[in-house]
Amino acid sequence: MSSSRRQYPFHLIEPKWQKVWDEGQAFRAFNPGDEIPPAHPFALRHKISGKVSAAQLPPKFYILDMFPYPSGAGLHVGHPEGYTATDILARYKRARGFNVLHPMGWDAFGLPAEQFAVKTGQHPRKTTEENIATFKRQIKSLGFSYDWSREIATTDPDYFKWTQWIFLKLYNSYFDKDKNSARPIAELIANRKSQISNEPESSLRAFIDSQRLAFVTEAPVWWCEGLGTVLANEEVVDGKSEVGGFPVIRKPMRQWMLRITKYAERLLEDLDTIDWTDSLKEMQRNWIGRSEGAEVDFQIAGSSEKIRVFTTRPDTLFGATYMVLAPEHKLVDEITTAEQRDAIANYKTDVTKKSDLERTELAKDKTGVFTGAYAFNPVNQQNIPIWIADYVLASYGTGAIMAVPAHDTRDFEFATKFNLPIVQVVQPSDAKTDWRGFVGDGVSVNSAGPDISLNGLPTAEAKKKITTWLESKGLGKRTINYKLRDWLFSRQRYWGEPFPILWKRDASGTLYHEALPENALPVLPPQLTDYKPTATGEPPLARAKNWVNLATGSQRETNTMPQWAGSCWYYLRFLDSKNPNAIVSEESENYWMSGKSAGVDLYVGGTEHAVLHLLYARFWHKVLFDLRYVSTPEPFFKLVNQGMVLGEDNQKMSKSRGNVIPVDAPVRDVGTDALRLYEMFMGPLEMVKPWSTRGVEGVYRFLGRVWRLFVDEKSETEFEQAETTTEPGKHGELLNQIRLGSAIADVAPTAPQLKALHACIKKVTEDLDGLRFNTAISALMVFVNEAMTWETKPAAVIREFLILLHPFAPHLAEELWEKLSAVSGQPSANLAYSQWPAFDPALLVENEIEIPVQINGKLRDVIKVPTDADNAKIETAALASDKIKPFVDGKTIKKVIVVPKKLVNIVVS
RNA sequence: GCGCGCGUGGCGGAACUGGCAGACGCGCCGGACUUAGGAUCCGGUUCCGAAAGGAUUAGAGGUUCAAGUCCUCUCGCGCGCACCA
Repeated sequence: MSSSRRQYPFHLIEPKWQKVWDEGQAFRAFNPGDEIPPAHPFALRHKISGKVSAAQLPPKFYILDMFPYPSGAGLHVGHPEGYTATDILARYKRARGFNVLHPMGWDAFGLPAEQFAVKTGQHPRKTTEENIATFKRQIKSLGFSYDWSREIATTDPDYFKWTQWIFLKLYNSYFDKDKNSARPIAELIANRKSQISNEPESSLRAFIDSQRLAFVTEAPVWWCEGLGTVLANEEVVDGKSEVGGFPVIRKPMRQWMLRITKYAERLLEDLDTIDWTDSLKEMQRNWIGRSEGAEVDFQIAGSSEKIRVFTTRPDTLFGATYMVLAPEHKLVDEITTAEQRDAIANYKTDVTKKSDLERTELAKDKTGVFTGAYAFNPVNQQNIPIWIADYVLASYGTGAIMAVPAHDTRDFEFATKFNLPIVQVVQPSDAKTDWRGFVGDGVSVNSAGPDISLNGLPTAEAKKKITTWLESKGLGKRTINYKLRDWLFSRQRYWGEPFPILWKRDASGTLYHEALPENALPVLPPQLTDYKPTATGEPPLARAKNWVNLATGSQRETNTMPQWAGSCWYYLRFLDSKNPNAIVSEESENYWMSGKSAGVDLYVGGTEHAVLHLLYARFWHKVLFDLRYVSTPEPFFKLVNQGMVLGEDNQKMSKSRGNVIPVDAPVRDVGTDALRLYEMFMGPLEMVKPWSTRGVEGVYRFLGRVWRLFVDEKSETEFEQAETTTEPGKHGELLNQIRLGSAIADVAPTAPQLKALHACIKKVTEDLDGLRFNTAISALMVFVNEAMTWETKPAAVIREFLILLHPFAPHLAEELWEKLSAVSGQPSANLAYSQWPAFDPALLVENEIEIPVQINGKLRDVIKVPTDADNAKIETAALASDKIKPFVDGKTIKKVIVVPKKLVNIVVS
């Protein structure tokens, strides 16, 4: 293709306009208090300049892409899909008069750069900087209207200073249950001191640390040998690391955690206040995993201990025929009888040897061992055996269950295998349904004890009654459980943010942690020559002895933060990215985050971040909201997931399949405007869709037709001669030699011409508001197809068309706009800040409309009637039609349905 | 297994609240201009049929004057969760 003749001189046009935008900082977004240069197109459009207040600025629109991790491979054609959508919208919103914030930056901490450093000894910063340069060059070649003055990288000390700052806020805050909000830890300390006088320092510290939103715990964590680090729950998929696919094992280690579980309810509830897709909200809901039920205590026979279980079906308590503890449950050893001791010990060893993968893969085949102990069912004092089994998880609920084999699939399987009794306590409403293994709602049966009976009650009522009874007897209580776990926040890596934490020993020699003051930020990582994790699991930072050991005798924390830390809050830094004194100024935060749609107005990115990034970011945002650093409870008002772009073979693009299409190829062959247009023309933004080189050529031809709509065919030869010219200075000169076509004239448009234009305005405007880019482009094509047939092209009409085109194909539109302005007498104001045209419904009104006529729902004719014809006239005209008559003659007309101005259906028998 | 979403020409996809199914583009067929064209322009293109006409939105049933759109079941595909009591 590159050898064939160009449709139009995009190779001259695109560099020319990118240079103009860059040099004029055309897309700089202005904050309240910024100095707006009088010559800036934004100043001209809004007739403001100099230092302006928030009130003087037009309404804001914050449109954000999920910023990329700059990998060494560069961009393929899948990357710019979301970026193109947001750019089109950013340009559209500018034309609609908004002050648009459209920034870009780099999520630059991450494993690949570190792994490269381990292999070669090259500092990850160098790799990262090179990759950023590649990504930036490619993204810039696509002509997106980003405000590059706000560019950030999470690896920049001026940036991660504030990531560390947020960590300090988490460390120095606790969750106040009564206020349902984070509060400064200082309040808690003062409160505690007033309640308990002369509490020993270590005891006070232990209490406070148990309340901090960032805390240290020695807990079983996912250790990944292959990566030499621990991972968060969210980063472990099917017992393997999400990155690299290495096996993962449970291992107790000292780790930093964030108390996200305190926010479970708010993270769930506030989903109702934001405009995200249902599927995305559902994913978050599932991840948070709220379930209502009850905790019930079972007395252990011959012991003072009780076993507490969580159940969502307290109504089935009478059907509990045995109990199961997780193998890790703390009471297991205590209750196991002498005869069972060996069997239990062997089973526990087997379980710890199993990886999580094996534990889930073998899910179908239940295993377990009897402890020899019994407990009393609190409703009827029946003696039931206590087992251990790995189908009960230590990490959920209380780590113990009451087993109701008749009405729980897993308990049923287990009871069947080990011959445990199965007692029906729920009767399905449909008599044909077998009660064995029936898990739905029904009516309680066989559920009468000495003090309580549930018999005859529907499931919901039975639940209420038994829970109230348990509470009144002190045997249990209503409880809500969440699947969400606290967030494991430390990693044993080099290339991440160091913690602003010191470790010290008190007089008794006990180790404790202490935060560095804010003025010690940023804490920079030390210089290293060896980036490998140490064999003991100690992080690579531990190698830097001089960095770790301070003169005061204290030692630095050597873990680093996970990659999510930097991406958790970057949307806030974009508001005020160069502010050295605050994470964001109050004034800027208020201006950009407030309004009808609070927070980011539109956030576009891949579905791979449906739970991790989006849940973590919402959590941090809520903490910052509680502490009054931000003014909205949610960060992202509207969120759209773009669908993946597949290779031409309909497979996911990957190096190994060899189906990756780098962006550079289409940019070279057909230009950026054609690439942008095709990215959007492929289909709906949210949909997964395959790339097609043929399809790119189709939209490229369309842009060629747009060019020829404005420029005489003859002129083509001139840009052909310019093929070899690469000198940027010459581009404008060569383009200036190309003249507008002679058919373009400053004449009054005809009615059909205005109609074509206004139909296009209407469709493109509505489709952009609804993010339906593909159909908006087809409307532009329809207009051009028609305009090509006009002998005279009124300048006023095609001028407005260029405004409609410019968000999609900005370079071509700017070039034609400039040429047109020279002859049409219209001022040559920057197209990027032109006024979006309004469509006039009056111009779309027809004298005659076409009405389809159906007989018994089948189309038989299409008649023309005057637009103002009433239903009676339309009916008469329909029945008078020559094509209709044969169908009605000799038949009885039972009914005639006339849909006003739409359709006639004649029902005959 | 559970939850969510989706099935429309040879292909990507249109069809807002039920109201002319197949917009727009690709591909294909024919024509014009041309030394030539894989450039451009014009015409055609859901299927069967010479035509009249008939069939058609994964399949089966239902509601309705009217169903791609609403309801029920079945099949297929995609995504998410996955022993969460």
